Amino acid sequence: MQKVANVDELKAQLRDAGLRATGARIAVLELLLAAERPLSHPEVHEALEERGFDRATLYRNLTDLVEAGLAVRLDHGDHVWRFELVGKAATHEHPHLHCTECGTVACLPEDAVSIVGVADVQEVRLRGVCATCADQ
Amino acid sequence: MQKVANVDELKAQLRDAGLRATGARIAVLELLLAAERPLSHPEVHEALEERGFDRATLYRNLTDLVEAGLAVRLDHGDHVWRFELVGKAATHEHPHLHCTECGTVACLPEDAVSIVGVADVQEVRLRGVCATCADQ
DNA sequence: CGTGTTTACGCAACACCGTTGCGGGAGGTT
DNA sequence: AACCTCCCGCAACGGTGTTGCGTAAACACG
Repeated sequence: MQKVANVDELKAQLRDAGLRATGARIAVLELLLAAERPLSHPEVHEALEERGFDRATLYRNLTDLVEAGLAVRLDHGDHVWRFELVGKAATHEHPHLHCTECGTVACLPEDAVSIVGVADVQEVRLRGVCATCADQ
Repeated sequence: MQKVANVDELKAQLRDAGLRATGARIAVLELLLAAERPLSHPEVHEALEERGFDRATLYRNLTDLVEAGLAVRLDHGDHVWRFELVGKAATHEHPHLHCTECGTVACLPEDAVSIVGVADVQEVRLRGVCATCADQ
């Protein structure tokens, strides 16, 4: 799925999701596709405002992508929403560990955490000491 | 430590932490002590503004308590800081669940989550659907 | 390919949270 | 009681998230 999709593929992807293939949406999709990490709305705005896209438009596009199921909305604990394409990193499928010593965010294997008694778990975030710091 | 401490005990607790025992600080301390879950700054404001305390004062009191080591500052992924007394619920000792439907933060039993492969886990935060919402 | 309808865009504005400067007032100390 | 320090209340600011409204673009259909 991921690869540098051309514009026609992006258009088709949008229409399949029930969205119109507008210039702004394609630009947002391209940007998220090329991004190596989840991007915040301000970051998307900064990257695309030179092309004339409005803050509100980009905001609505991001939420549209989330509602359409193409992207997910994350918060890494710094009070900024970040958006990431669903197929991209599948952030919600494995736990994240925020190391309180070195500050990095590490991905844990999916079976590192087991949960009972919660109907639908969408995200698991741990704060603690990562393996690298613990070895020292 | 926990129990319904009287005002003198609260004053002593504040002074031991290096803070002056002012009316606003005592009120905040009492509120957090009586709270069954971490409270946000707006929640604290709403609860105490009728007694004439200012938003900025309460904000500074909360951060003061954190800096003094009496409270901790949490973020459950909804872009709102929440404050909880350290001795109160021992936030790091049991997981918290932020419900994506009703928005509340629930405390889970300590054995609801089991983790392997992490040296020192200090906090567990889940995002998902709480039992109340799942039943409906 | 023209035409009409639906949708999204751009502009503007607002609400809210977090945060800080400032002067007067209260807490604590001698 | 006097003094100094710290805190409170007021006001304001910046940034993010969000929404209303008129117009322009996208899509469907003939």
